[in-house]
Amino acid sequence: MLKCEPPSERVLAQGAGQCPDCKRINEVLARVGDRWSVLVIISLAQYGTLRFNELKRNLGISQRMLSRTLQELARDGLVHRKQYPTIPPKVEYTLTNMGESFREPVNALGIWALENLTNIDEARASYDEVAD
Amino acid sequence: MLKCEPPSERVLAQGAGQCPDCKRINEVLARVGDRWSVLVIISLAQYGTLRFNELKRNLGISQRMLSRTLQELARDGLVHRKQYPTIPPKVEYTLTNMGESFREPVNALGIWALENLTNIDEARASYDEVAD
DNA sequence: CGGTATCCGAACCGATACTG
DNA sequence: CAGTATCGGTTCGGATACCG
Repeated sequence: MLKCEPPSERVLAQGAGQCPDCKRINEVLARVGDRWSVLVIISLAQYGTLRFNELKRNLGISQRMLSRTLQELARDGLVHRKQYPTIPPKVEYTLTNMGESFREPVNALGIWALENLTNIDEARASYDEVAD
Repeated sequence: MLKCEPPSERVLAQGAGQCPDCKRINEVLARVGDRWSVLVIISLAQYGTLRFNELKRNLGISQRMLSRTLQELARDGLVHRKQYPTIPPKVEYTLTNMGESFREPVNALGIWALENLTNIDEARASYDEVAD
């Protein structure tokens, strides 16, 4: 079970100012927690291998953001990039083992998201209605 | 299982430009997918009830961001806000039923994050080393 | 095809000061 | 105690143009 406890005196003295677990979770989410990363991983988890423009078409992401996202994911060891030195160039992306292991928690999150989108919309509508 | 498929001709014709599931997942992640929301939910899941400054201390979040995050979570129906009209004021936050249901996927994500932080750091170091 | 480079407005987010 | 208001630096992210 995750813990989210107040920082110890010692940690506070170092100026950290947050619970150790939260700090670490925060670090990881800062790396792989953004929306595009999650969607890229979902796509690769489903198809196994995809080329740059296939991902671009599927996700509706801009070229710049896809390029940046894939670079980050490759650097973090979640995605493998295979380049064929042909003309025109061909680059294939797949999940690494760590990327595969990320698939399950991400899938759980995605399924929850799909199941609760309408609930959230309803809660919003009701909240905003009261605010009138 | 989540699907991430190219948009249909019809969807493309409407200018959507991304797969329906991804679009919806994106919408939900835009609401509850940011780091502070996740950490607030982890905290409340552990403690049940927390006051504003308790959350602030635990998470190392700024006052402004905590205020905004809690407002959003309350509006989206994930967090319940109970205010006592005393002086000084006292406000308690708890998870709603939907917030509780979010706990499991979030917990899976948090555990993965803790387990893989060092892996990611190593992958980064090795990636950056090659780039020299 | 698979990028990179540049621009630019929008959003994020912490720091600080102030309020009931 | 539990916020709100304002400021300013950083990042996000699309649009466009160009390259090998």
